Order: sequence, then C-alpha cells, then structure tokens
Amino acid sequence: MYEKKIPKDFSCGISITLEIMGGKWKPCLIDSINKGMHRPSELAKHHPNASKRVLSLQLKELEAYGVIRKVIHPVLPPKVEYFLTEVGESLLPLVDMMENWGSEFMSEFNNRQENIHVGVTKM
Amino acid sequence: MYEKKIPKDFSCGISITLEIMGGKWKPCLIDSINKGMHRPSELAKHHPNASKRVLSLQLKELEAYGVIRKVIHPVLPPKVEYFLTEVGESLLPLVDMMENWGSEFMSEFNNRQENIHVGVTKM
DNA sequence: CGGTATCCAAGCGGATACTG
DNA sequence: CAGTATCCGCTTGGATACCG
Repeated sequence: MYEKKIPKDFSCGISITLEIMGGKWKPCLIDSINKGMHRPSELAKHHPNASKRVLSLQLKELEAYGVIRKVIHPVLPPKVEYFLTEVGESLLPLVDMMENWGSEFMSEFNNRQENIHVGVTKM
Repeated sequence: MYEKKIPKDFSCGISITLEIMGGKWKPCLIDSINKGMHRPSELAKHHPNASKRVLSLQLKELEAYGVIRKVIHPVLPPKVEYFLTEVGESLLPLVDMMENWGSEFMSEFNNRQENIHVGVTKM
C-alpha cells in the first residue's frame, strides 16, 4: 500500500472540498450517477477519455468518503451499481454550479473567438 | 517554456471549471483577495504552507484567465495588488460553497470522532 | 517586495494485460 | 462485467537561490 509523504493541509474548508472533489473525474462521476448512470460500464461509456482504472479508483475514493454507496448484485456476469448517499446529494448544488459556470465561461470564450474572426477585436 | 503533452479534455463544463479552479491554492486565493488581501505578501502570510513560487504561478494563471487583475505600483520597494474582475466575482458563490461545504463536512467528521470516544458509535 | 530560474520529489493518471 | 496489478510518463508543486 502506498503512503503519502506530504501531509495534506486541511486548514480551511476549501481544502477539504478539494480533497474530495478535486480528482479529474470525481465531480463528473457524481453528476453522472445523479443523472441515472449507476453502472460502471455506463459511466465508462459516458467518459471515454477516462481509463477504466482511474474511474475505478475515483469511485473507490468517493465511496471511502461516504459520498457514494456501492451495491454489488451477486449475479453472473457481475453487476454493480453506485448511488449517491446523503453526503453525495449535498454536493449536487456544488457540482451543478461547476457545470453551469464552466459552460457559461466556455461560451463566452467561444464568442470572443468569433468576434476575432469577424475582425471585431475590442480591448 | 513548457508545453503540455496531454491534451486537456474540455467536453463538459465541469472540466473547464476544474481547469481554472483546480489548482491547489486557486480557490483560496480568490477567497482571500475577495476578503481584502490584495498584496502578494499578505497572501503569502495567510497561506504559510504555500511556497512563494506556487502562489506566483497560480496568480499568474488566474490573471491569464481573466479572473483577477494585476495592478503594479511603480514605487520602491515594489508594490503589487491583485483584484477580482467580473469573471472572478462570478466565481465567488462557487468558492463560498466550497468553503461552507468543506467546513460542515469537517465538523461532521469531528463529531463522528467524538461519538466514538464516548462510545456512541452508531451505524 | 515581487518575481523568476533551477532542480527535483511526489503523485496523479494513462496504457495494457490479466483475474474472477 | 468489474476490478486490479504493473509500469511509467507527465504534471504539479515544494525548496532554494538569485535578480530587479
């Protein structure tokens, strides 16, 4: 087992939140699970740029922090489902805000590009 | 200059937000600047665990994305101030939510610890 | 005081192959 | 299908010294 060598800094609430939500795919996973994608294969299909290993890892961390709950169905082929816990649901406003802000910022970015193409660069 | 080798994935809004806010100290910096700490030395004093170099880097990135604005006073010794732009202010609700959620989660965490000490562990 | 150059450790995460 | 083991590249960021 790997042991971290640099102690985490939890002086402020922000660092706690980043610890739990900071992973590359964690907020996306919470969002996807909330939208009804419960099985790992569904999640993988919806995030083709994430490797199976990393998705597994981040799901495991989210589970360890009590953000999601794992349900294993004892069938063949294996079937697993993840669900948000109460803690996980309390994160939804944050996730939504991240999604919304990012989308708006992206479109503003694109608008600037368009303006440049039309030659209307304004400082 | 260093050039990234792994293309960033900006498929969803969340990844944009993480690109801008994902740095170890960026949300803290936005929060601190908003609370009136405008000079690098103040920011450094308030985040003793962050090295001067990293603070500089992250401030520069925030500036590049138009989240903060840098004001250089041509005096000796040098005096620099950072201010939130409109974009930066639009991030404040997100930062506040991160701070609040993290603080609550931390106290819940501590409560569990206390309960264990008193022997009232309930599943 | 503010910023940068240099060096390097640590850790995150990508690719692949394998197990049950 | 779900998960893990292994390997390793890339990026982040910590430490320090130095410049304007």
